[in-house]
Amino acid sequence: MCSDGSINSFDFDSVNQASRLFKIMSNLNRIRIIALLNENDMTVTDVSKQLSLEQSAVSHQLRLLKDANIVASTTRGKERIYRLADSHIYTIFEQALQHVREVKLHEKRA
Amino acid sequence: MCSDGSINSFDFDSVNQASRLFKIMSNLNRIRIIALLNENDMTVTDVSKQLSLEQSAVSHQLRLLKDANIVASTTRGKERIYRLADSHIYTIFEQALQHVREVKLHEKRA
DNA sequence: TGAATAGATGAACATATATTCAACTGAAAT
DNA sequence: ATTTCAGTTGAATATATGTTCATCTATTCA
Repeated sequence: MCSDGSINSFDFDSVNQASRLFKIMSNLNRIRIIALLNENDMTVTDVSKQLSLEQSAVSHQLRLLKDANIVASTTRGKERIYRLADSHIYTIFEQALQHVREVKLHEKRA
Repeated sequence: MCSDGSINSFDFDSVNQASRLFKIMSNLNRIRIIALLNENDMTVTDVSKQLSLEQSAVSHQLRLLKDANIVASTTRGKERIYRLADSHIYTIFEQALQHVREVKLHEKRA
């Protein structure tokens, strides 16, 4: 499949990065945060209210998302406004959603 | 964004399913198994040799993948041959890979 | 300056996950 | 029938992850 004839043609680093990306998306609250920020930039408090999560929990998750370069923030006064830094990840989420729904349809038919 | 005016327009069940799907993909060895089975159907032993993993570890992971309807198996004699039951998941993996590589290119430029 | 507000952080805890080991099942070959 | 081979399973362990709580910093406003 690749020049050296081995079957697994992927460079380890890319696959590893991909798995980190999936890890980010594997948590429900993180997905919800991403989905929310995809609609509007907002503060930590806004997110925590919208999703009924503790402010601290949101802050912790936002840090993970920031470390993964998925969100970025701007400080304004004592607020910090978060936004999606990388909308690609949202696209991947949408594709997964689409997939899930297709599977669901399939199951209903069968 | 949706009929009831709330921002988060997703049905909970779909998002939940999506997160489960990402959870599956978030493990390096599972991705490697999926990538391998995408190339060829093969036995547990084959997989464990190809990836230098313990047979038992592979078996455990295959069970998770089977429970998630991502692989299926056929018994032949004392062997069990595994195959991808759902190639969509591989597509999602490829998209993530592509994404990761684009990001990498971006970083090199910056 | 001091109180109030927004957010970040670290420790502690609970839970989830992955791997290993040993024991098991079931089929094939002797 | 017993040995061997392929795979599964459950328990144990180690590690990762997510949430909460208390505390801390920084900014605004009185």
